[in-house]
Amino acid sequence: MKTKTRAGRRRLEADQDEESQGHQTSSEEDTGLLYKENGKSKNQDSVKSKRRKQSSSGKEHSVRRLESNERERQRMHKLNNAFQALREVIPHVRAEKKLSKIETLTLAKNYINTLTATIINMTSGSLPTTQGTGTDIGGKFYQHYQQQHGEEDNDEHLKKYSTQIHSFRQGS
DNA sequence: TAGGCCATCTGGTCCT
DNA sequence: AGGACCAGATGGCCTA
Repeated sequence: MKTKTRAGRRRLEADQDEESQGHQTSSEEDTGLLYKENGKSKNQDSVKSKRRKQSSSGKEHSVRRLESNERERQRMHKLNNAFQALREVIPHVRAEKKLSKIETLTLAKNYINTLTATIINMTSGSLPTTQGTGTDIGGKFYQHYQQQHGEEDNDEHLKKYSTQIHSFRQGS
C-alpha cells in the first residue's frame, strides 16, 4: 500500500535523523535538518515562528513528534472508518467506485433530508403520542422539521437526492 | 499534464 | 501536562 510505504520511509528518515544527530544539541539545527530532509519548502516566517516555539532537546522533540504522529494517524484511520461506515448505509448508484469524502457527506445530508421528508409525509405530522407522558413526539418532530426547513416542499429533498445520485453516476 | 483526492506530517490551540 | 483536534503544507496516485 502506498501510504504504508511512504509512512515507513518517513519514519525511517526520522529514525536516521535521530541517529545521525546524536551529537547535536541545538533544537534549531534539528528542525532545520528535518525540513531539509523532508524536502519541504514552507514560507520562512512560519518556519521561524515554529523554530522559536521549540524548547525541548532535539531527541526529546523527535520522540514526542513520532508519538503524536502515530496518534494522529490512528485518529485519521478512525475518521476514515467512520466515513466507510457511512458510505455503507447510504444508497447510491455508483457502487463500483468509492464515494469521495465530500460526496459521502453531501449525499448523507440529502439522504437524511429525504428520509425525514418521507416520514413527515407518511405520518402527516402526527406520530403517536407517548403513553403516559403526554408528549406528542410527532408534533415535536414536525415542529423541529419545520424550523429547519420552513415551508420548503418535502418532495424537494427527494428531487435533490435523486439528482445528486444521477450526477454522481454521470461522473463515473 | 493538470486537477482532484487522499494520507501523512507538523505546529498551534483547545480541552480534560 | 498531555492528548485530541484542527488546518496548512506536501507529495503520491489516478483519471480525463
